[in-house]
Amino acid sequence: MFYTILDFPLGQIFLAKSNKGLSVASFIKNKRQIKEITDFFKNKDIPLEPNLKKFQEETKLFARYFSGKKEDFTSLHLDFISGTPFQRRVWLETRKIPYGKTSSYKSLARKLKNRGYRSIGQALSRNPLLIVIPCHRVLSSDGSLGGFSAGLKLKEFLLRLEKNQLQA
DNA sequence: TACATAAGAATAG
DNA sequence: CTATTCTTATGTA
Repeated sequence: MFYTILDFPLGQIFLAKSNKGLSVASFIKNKRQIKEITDFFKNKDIPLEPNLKKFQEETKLFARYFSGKKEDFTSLHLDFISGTPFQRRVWLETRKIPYGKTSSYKSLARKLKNRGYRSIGQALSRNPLLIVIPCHRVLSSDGSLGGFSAGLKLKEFLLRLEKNQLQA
């Protein structure tokens, strides 16, 4: 498993990938989070190796995304290292939300499990692939932001980024 | 409209 | 089993 750390306007992103695809794209706001993530791999007995070169494609896409250009990350292959079948279904469904559009926990729940709104939220809170899986495009049914474990500021930032794209 | 509370699905400990 | 979660629906004022 290879990893690198990417700078972006609000902080840094920890990226990890196997030879099969991207596994982690996690927002980090302090050193402690880096340790949490590396410990996670240690517990799973997965060796981590820093390697920036392995992320040429990803860094390019992220740079384009943060510069305000439309970027869906749909070309990236993913390799889930964690997550139950249910969570993966939620993540894949979330990934279908197009750039600049938003959905709600309710409508996702309708597709997967009729009244599992909260389980949807819980599954998204465990989203290992921030931005790649656009969990920030999922809002409460009344249009308010709802919650966001990585920080509402980040959610707002991402939404505004995509909104500006629509106006341009 | 605003606020408290219940309901409901899945997961982690 | 209990607590927790990026929710929603309902009741009450």
